[in-house]
Amino acid sequence: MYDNNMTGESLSCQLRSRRRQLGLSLAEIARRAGTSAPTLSRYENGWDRFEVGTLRKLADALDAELLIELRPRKITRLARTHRSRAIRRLARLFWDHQLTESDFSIYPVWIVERVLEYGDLDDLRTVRRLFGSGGFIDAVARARFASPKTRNFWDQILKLEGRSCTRKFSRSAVWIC
Amino acid sequence: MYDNNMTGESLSCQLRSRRRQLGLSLAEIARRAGTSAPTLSRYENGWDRFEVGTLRKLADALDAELLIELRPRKITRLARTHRSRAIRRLARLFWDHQLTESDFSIYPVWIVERVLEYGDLDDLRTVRRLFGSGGFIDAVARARFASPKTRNFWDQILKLEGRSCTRKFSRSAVWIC
DNA sequence: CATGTTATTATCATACATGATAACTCTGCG
DNA sequence: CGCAGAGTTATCATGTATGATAATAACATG
Repeated sequence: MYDNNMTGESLSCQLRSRRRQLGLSLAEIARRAGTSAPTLSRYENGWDRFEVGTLRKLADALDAELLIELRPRKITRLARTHRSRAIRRLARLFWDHQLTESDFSIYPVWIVERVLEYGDLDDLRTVRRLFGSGGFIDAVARARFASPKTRNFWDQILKLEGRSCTRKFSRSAVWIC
Repeated sequence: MYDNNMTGESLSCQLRSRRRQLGLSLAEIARRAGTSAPTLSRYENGWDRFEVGTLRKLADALDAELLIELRPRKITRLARTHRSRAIRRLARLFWDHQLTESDFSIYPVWIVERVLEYGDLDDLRTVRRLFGSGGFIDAVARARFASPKTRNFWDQILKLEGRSCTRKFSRSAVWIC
């Protein structure tokens, strides 16, 4: 907290720190949260198996916002050479999105799906160079295809690489909830 | 996810988006997480009462990092005039910390505790002007004092304001876990 | 068309998070 | 010193998250 950076700190630490920032007692926060001081003491002293609902109540009692995020851990490595030029070239295939470089690292399957469906041969070469041969093949194997023809085509290519498409053609490859 | 900003999105949405980014089936992620596809489907379709342990398992299975953070919501309003000059003046009292303006908003009790103990009369006037009269008195009422004398002094002042110190003198006002 | 894959919904048994309560310790104050 | 406030640890009953399982629907393929 002295670093103004609480990310990664245990929940117990966060709960205690925030309560002390407010200068309030266990009993007061417990009252606000609809729990008990002994329970809150347990939470502040190392407990880590919370229900999210409990954390929500506690956050409210502590005048704080509960943020829960799944942050992608495995970032795909991109080739270094001509990276920004390659990405600029491919950007036209994503006319409906503001494409950033991190999209390539974080969403390789999505990128490859789009390029497979709308890109030309040079686009394919470009994205293959960006992801590397193995990374590219891996993403293709997992991609959903927008037409049976595309899928069949790539299935043949993948067979030459000793593996096949794991996904089918799909009419709606919807990514949002 | 098209905005590359998943903060604030429901957990269901985050789980589904991440799985689709990876191009994997419910069954595969469920296998990795040690759960079942019907359970995972339930989680992706609006369930929101998770245990943190469950989220941890799912994050691992999705090659993602689970971040849980309590972010202070109530930010104390600071007076606008002479703000940065006032903060610069008070910075010498925080010799052991790199003080930022947001510290004043987020940790008013801590700031006031430090000023009460080490500051002079002008410092007190400065911090009172920054927080406003009510905000200042509120923080004082909640502060832990480092000596009985300080506490007694301020208890008298607070009584003139119609309230009293809610905390005692304490030898160790430790803020970290 | 039959078959396989993927996803969804419902039901149920079990483990456990939660809060209430009791007992205890520590600190500060009059 | 006695008392009050704050915090800690243990115990227990209750509600519910979780995963297993069954059934069903939708979609794609040969």
